[in-house]
Amino acid sequence: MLKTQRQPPDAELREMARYFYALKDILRLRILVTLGDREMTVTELAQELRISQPLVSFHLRPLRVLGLVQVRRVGREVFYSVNVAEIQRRQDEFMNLLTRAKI
Amino acid sequence: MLKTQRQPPDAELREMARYFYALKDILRLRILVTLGDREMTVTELAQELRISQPLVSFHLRPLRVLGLVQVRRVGREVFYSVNVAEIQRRQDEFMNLLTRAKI
DNA sequence: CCGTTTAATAAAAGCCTGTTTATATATTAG
DNA sequence: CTAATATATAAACAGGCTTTTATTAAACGG
Repeated sequence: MLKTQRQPPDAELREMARYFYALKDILRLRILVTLGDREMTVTELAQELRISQPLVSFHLRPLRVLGLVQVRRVGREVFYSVNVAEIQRRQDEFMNLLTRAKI
Repeated sequence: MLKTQRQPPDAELREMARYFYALKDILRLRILVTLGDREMTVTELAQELRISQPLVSFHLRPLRVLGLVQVRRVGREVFYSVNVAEIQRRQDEFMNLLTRAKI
């Protein structure tokens, strides 16, 4: 019998699709790269990227929900920064899925 | 003066967004994982995943265009397999973008 | 309190995408 | 050459998403 790879459960693939979905947009990548420089508030991000504040909030949401960015509230300002560790973790998880040892 | 990160050119981010866009779908991830097991034809993939042949072809296209899967034609059958090296390369490229050394 | 600032959410509009169904293209068998 | 098989592409439909505009919520300053 041929060795066959265990198929990952649907939930795992769905979660991974959500991760890639959160990164599929060039605006989101710009946000991440900009935040890779330094922690910034929503308004600062909007100015730097020349887009409206609601649009920044709209794109920050999935990044925040998935834990790809970290949030720190100070007064009425909200500082965002990249969560490199969490991103690295998900990247590793993906590569493991593709190269998983055969059973 | 504060150290500031060089902003990657738009083309680079657009290409990276295309990469994530190609992976944002659970069906595409299922295709990749299934192909991670062994080389398969389009028809085999359709049967294994219980979806129509045109839908498989539709999802294979962006993966093929970006070089995430490899193609080998034999007669009228087309065998697809995962290009792990290319995927790894893009993953590394992304992490470099996020953690690029400050200037 | 009251006005101002910061960020998130809601509503509306226009656009794009995934899926199905149908068709075209290429290769093989007879 | 004709029929059959394998794959890719086209057309059409349905549903969802991004963006803008407007509003709400929360926190601060006077």
